[in-house]
Amino acid sequence: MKISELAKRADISAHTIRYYEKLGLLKPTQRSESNYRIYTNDDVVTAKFIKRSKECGFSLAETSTLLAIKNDKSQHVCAEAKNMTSSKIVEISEQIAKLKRMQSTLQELEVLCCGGQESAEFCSIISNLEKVV
Amino acid sequence: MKISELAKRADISAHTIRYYEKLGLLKPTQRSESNYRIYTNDDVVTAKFIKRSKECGFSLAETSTLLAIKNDKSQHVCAEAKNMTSSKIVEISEQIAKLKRMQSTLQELEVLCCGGQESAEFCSIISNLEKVV
DNA sequence: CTTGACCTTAGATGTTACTCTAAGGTTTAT
DNA sequence: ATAAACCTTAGAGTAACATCTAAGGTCAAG
Repeated sequence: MKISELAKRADISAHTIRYYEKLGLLKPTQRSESNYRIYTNDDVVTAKFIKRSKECGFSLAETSTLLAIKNDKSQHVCAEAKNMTSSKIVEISEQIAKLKRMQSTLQELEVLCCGGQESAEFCSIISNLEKVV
Repeated sequence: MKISELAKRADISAHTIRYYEKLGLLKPTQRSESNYRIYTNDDVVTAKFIKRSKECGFSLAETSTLLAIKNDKSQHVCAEAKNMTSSKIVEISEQIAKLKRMQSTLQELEVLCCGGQESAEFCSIISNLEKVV
């Protein structure tokens, strides 16, 4: 199949597929006489693998590492995949914690402010951000 | 005070302060004879305002809008600040929801995998990412 | 009076993940 | 046969937020 067919099947744009190729994540099995990229069903699996990896929060660099495991399983061990997964869980937990801190600060600010058409002269959101800590 | 003093007091690098100036967020009140940036205590307040705004999750562009309110309060109303705050809370809630989805997917993958020195041939993390959906 | 710390500028670089453009060649359907 | 749809490439642009570099000027202390 050509690139647009792969794009449709994996739900990734053709542009992005070429970009992934440039990064070495997804090389077409062969080229047609007219130099078009020709993909196989295996490439569809790989493309979806990349997509799911991204949906789990892995960067493209990390996805590249996971692909290396996938593409040569006998040369890798479970610990590699599990360690990456565990680290990512920790990383995501930290991000969630940070966002929750932001959220609660914002909620404190939100309830203080009347939100009306009054001049911002005494707006508690602004004055709280101004406050010298 | 000069830039390094402001940097220390606001806990922002001198580089970043110059960058903020380029974006129009924080202009020094005046320049010394030798063209050094001279800051006042008000500039320290503004620098800290920017820092706190960022800690609440506002981008520099949004921070710029908040600064415009702060710097000319009589021309603005509470609703502006409150709307920005409410939108940001929604935005952050969505980010948290997304991260939680990632987290639970990762946790499902993590418990399935033995994590040992076994070959990745049957690694359930890899095979789950490979699975055609 | 000189050394080291501090200051200046424009502009390049880095990160992540695309997204788009220009200029052109190929294929397919009517 | 010709128009529409598809393909190719290198490289530029975007977003967000810095961070660094080079090449040089200024200032305070010993």
